[in-house]
Amino acid sequence: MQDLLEEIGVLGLASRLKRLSDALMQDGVRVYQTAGAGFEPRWFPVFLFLYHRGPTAITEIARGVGVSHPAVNKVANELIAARLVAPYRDRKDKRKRVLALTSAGRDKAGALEPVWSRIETVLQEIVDEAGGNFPGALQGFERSLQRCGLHDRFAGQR
Amino acid sequence: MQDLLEEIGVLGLASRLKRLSDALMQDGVRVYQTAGAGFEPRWFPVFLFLYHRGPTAITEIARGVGVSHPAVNKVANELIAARLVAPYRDRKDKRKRVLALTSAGRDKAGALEPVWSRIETVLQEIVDEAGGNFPGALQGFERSLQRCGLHDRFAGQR
DNA sequence: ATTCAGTACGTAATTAATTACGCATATGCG
DNA sequence: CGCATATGCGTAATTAATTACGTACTGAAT
Repeated sequence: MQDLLEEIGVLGLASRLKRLSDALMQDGVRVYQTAGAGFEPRWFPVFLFLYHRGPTAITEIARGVGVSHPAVNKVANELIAARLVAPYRDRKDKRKRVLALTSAGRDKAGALEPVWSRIETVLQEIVDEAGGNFPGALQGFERSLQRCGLHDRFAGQR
Repeated sequence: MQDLLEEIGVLGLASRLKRLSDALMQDGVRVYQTAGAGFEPRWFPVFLFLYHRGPTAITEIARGVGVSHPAVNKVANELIAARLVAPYRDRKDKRKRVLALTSAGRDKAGALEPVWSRIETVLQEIVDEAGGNFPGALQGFERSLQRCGLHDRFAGQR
């Protein structure tokens, strides 16, 4: 039997994206487990942000990775419990809780590099096998949505 | 500042898909609200399945739409509470709880057609604006993943 | 110095999805 | 026929994310 959500065209896009992303995240958990990495896929955006951009406060990370600040706060506390990240108060603005990788965090990042590299290889393999330049198409879709979201377009606002 | 997840290439794909799908689902809630449709985006796959394929039991719907059966059960109970769907026991196999649209459910489907049509138009607009045939690329990606999932590929199994 | 608007963070409540488990019913094999 | 195994469904527990709200602090204008 053919997949209904594919059958109906673009109308099924959102549901298909949800299904796909849920499946990928679940597989991600298992990947890190079999790699013995001691790492969760949902930590990835925050962790990588700190790794690449250096110490940053909660809200700014939230803006940077595109989720709500409570979500970042939650991940942050898990990363802190895992000793990969340490928080400190900003000198200038004491409301800000700045997060930074610990040395253990940097070590973890180093240890994860080969895992990430393998994931990258595998994903690239899937992308190649699929044809149609999925990453490029995705980027276009994201940008288009960013310019004007689904709801605003639906409601007829430009 | 450039988006970090885009910057790093395919490695960020899963996180970007999650971010995108979450955003779309949230917008979907608002779209149905402003349309006054009395409908939830997460009902869509199950509801559409019943609409297109006719009466079906819980587990078979779950397989058909690609989620767990408790998830279908939950949605089913909401649809039943909304009087859009009615359950009955299969004559032959009394374990099965078969779901079917009520006449109110079919009316709702009819009332939703123009909303879905507008959503389709808007999504097509986004797809066109984006270029790169996103739906086609997505389909290829889904098929490729279906052939062999991320974890199996990572673990080196064919 | 004080007040007010805005920002940052933390927590609570809500919503959704999964896995795990248990019970009822089917099915197949000796 | 009867028992073992498999299947279908429902519920419980867990996990994650959001929105909403409260508190603390900053900085500017009086």
